[in-house]
Amino acid sequence: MNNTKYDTPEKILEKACSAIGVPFKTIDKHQRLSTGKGNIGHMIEESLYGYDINSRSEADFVEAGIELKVTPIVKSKNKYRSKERLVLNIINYEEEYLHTFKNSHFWEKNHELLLMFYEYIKNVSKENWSIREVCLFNYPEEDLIIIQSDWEKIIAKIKAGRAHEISEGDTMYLGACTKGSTAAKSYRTQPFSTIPAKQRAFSLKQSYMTYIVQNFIFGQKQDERIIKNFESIKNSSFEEFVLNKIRPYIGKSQEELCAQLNISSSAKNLNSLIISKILDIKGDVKNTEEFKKANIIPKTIRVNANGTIKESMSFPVFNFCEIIDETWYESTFKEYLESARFLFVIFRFSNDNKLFLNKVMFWNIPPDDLEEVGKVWQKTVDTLRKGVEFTKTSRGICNNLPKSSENKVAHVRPHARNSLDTSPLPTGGSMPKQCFWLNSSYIKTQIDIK
DNA sequence: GCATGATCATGC
DNA sequence: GCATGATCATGC
Repeated sequence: MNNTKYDTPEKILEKACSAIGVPFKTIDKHQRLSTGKGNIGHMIEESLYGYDINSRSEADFVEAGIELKVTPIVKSKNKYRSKERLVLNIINYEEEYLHTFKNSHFWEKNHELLLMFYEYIKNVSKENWSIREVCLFNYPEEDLIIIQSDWEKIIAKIKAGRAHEISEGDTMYLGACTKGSTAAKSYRTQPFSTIPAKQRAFSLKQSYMTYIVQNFIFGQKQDERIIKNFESIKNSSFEEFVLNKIRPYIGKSQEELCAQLNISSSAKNLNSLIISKILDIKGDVKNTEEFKKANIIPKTIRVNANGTIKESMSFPVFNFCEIIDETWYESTFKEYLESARFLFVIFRFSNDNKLFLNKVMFWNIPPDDLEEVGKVWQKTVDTLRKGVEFTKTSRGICNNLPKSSENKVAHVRPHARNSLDTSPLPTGGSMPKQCFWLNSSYIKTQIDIK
């Protein structure tokens, strides 16, 4: 039994710090990890803090008002990132909308978090992992404004009877992630519609958690911010702020924009330079604090004068040998597409071949279309396992990976420096690096250009 | 004029 | 030097 009372943040934090660097097998009094009975969070609550994990549903440290969260970080490219989103409380659709943000269950439970970060190390057993960093986390004010606006977006969908349409892509930092299996039991009722909605939980997005890890914990330098004065988004949202800033420039030609914004460049990234200038950013929009925290990926789209899209949209290359060990449901690409939000910056050619800024919009992939991408993904993996077939043609070496003519949403195509920029195939040999692309015809259906 | 293999250019 | 966003080129 544990007789210490964890009724102040200091006591809780002190105890948490005592676990830093101690292998879990030393902490785990009831062999939960070695026997697979319970996760690391349970083990910490039980063995470090002495709670009976079966009899508790209140905030973890009720008296101190703190929620304990044990969450993994992982090293990649010499930096730490959060391995996953931080899942918070399950959303009670029937109840949550009755409250204001500050009276909500979300806020009641999660206004102050004790974060214990452990390092996930591949090919090392759990019992040998340990807590790396501990932090008592309060949301910075500029984040809290955005989180409140996220919470309100989720509530607005519940009030509109559209809880079944909630998606993680709706929001910036605070997401509503699915929780539980896909079985019928993980569906719940909603107050303003008879359609059952998937059970979801509030969560802090992985990109947001990664930012916390890199900046608060490992002290990485501050990135440029788009919102310089957070009062300016108090009554709207981040997205509105961005769209409102760009709106006055819509309809202008690339030349006019360059003149007006003092840009003299003929660079291939001219369009993204234009957006940076409009948003008053010195560097790249994608490297701003808000874009990183919300995992917003800017994409430039060029529309032909006749309304077709000039090019399909490329994504990072995939690794032939690693992708065949994934399942679609847990795949890198599904994770990428599902968690990313896109800022589409759309330019359109006039009849005399000049580019005009036409439209700007935030976009994330609808669930049905994501499932279509899943089919393309599966066929890609199947083909890679079986062995890719090549045919020499007059315009290069053709392969039998999924083509844009085979699926309305996505296809696979090379994405390399040139045809010699190859990667090994699981069945032997190699081929030019490839990635998934969203079909140009599909993009057209999503951007609603007249 | 689309489909698809190939490649360019920037930034880290 | 590579990853990645963006774009070119040509045969069907």
